[in-house]
Amino acid sequence: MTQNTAPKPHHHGDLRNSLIRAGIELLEEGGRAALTLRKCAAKVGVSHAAPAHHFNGLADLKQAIANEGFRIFQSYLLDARAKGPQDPHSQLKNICRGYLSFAIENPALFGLIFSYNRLSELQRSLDDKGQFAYDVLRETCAPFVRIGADPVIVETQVWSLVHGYAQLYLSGRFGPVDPDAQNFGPFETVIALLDQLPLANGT
Amino acid sequence: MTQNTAPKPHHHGDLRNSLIRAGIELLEEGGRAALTLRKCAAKVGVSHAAPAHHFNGLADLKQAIANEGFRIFQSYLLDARAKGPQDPHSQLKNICRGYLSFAIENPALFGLIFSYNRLSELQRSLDDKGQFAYDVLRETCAPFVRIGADPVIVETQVWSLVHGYAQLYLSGRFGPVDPDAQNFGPFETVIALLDQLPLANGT
DNA sequence: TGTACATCAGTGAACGCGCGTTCACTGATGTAC
DNA sequence: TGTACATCAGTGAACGCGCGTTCACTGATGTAC
Repeated sequence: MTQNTAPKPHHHGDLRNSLIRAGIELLEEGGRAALTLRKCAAKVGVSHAAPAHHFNGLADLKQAIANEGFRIFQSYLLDARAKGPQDPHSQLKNICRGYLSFAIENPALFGLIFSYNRLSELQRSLDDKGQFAYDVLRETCAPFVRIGADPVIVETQVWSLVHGYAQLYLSGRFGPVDPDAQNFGPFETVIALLDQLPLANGT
Repeated sequence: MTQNTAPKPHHHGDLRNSLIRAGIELLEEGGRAALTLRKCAAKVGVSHAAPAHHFNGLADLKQAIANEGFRIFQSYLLDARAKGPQDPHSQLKNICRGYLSFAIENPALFGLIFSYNRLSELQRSLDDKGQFAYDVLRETCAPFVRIGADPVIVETQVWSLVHGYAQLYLSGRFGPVDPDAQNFGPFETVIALLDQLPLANGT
C-alpha cells in the first residue's frame, strides 16, 4: 500500500509494536519474570534474534512497554472522564473509576509503571509520561480546591486514596479479587471513600 | 551454649535465618531479579548447594522472606504507635508514620509483601500475616468511627490513603525521594492528608 | 518499463553465563550405651 | 567418663536449562538509473 504514514518494516510489518504488545501479554500472564526477549519473539512468531533489530536489549523493551503502559493508563482516565456527565463531581468520580479499571484489567502493567525502581535508567523517562496522567487528575481535581488552599492537598489526597485502594484491592487485602462482583464491589467502594473527602463544591 | 531455645544447626549456627536476611539485603540492593538462591548462599558464605537443606526451592525462600517482611512491617507499626502519646489521635498519626517509615526504609520489601501476584502459592499464607497488620490498623482507627457507621469505611480510607501515598512517594511521583528532606517532607505531608479526613472525635 | 543494486529485517547456529537442582561425599555434632 | 555410632548441615562437582547476545547469512523490499 502507501508508505506515507509510517516506515513499514519489510517483512513482518510492525514487529516493534507487536513485540511490545506480546511483552504486555507475557507480563499479565506470567509476571515480571516471564518477560524475556526470547519469549516475546516466540509469541510474535519470529526468531529470537529478531528483536535485536528493534530494541537495544531487554531494558530497552521494558522501557518501551512501560511507556506504552502509561499511554494506555492515560487513555483509561481520559475515556472514563469523557464518557459520563461533564459536571465536576461526575468527572472526578469517573476518572477514579477509570483509574481502578486500568488497575484491575491490567494489574501487572499497573504494577510495572508504578513500581519503585531506584536502579532503573528508565525512571526519568517514565516521570515525563506519568506527568501527563497526573495533569489529567490535577485538572479534574481543580474545581474541588477550596479558595486559597494549596491544590496539592486535594490532588495528593485523591490520588493516594485511589491508588492505595487499587493496589490493596489487587493484593487481595480487601477480600478476593472479583471484577464481576455484584452489589458493593470495588468501584462502589472507591466512590464511597471519595464521597467522604472534604471537597469544596465543584463549580 | 545451651540448646534449649531453638534447634541449633550444626555448622553454621543459624543458616536459615541468615539466608532470609541475606535475601532481604539482595532484594533492597538489586531488586527482585537479584534474589537468587546462589546469591543468598554466596552472601552468607556457604556453598550454593547449602540452602537446599533449609528451603524447598526459591519459591520457598521467597515465601519465608515475605513472611519475615510482614513481621518487620508489623513491628514498625507497633513500635511507632507505642513510642508517642497514647491518645487516639497521636496513635493514629504515629502508626501512619510507622507505615511510611517501613516503606521508605525497606522499599523493595514493601513492594514484595504488597505485590499483586495472582500466580503465587504464597498469597494465602501472606493473607494471614497481613491480617495481623490490618488488625493493628483497625484497632487504631476504631475511636474515629462515627457511631452507627461502618468501621470499614474509616479503616479503608486511612489505609488506602497512607498506602497510596507511600507507594506514589516511592515511585518518585511526588518529586525526588529524600528521607532527609527538611521542612515539609513525606511525613508532614501524610499527616496533613490525614488531618483532612472527616474523622469522628477520638475518644 | 526494466534492470542492477543497496538496504536492512529476519534467520539459524553458536557462544558464554548464571541459574536451580542432584548427588555422593565429608566431617562435626549429638546421642546411646 | 569413654567409645561407637547415627544424624545431618554443608561441600564441590556436575547436569541441563533458558537467557541475552553475536555473527555471517539470506532474501524481500525499495530505489537509482
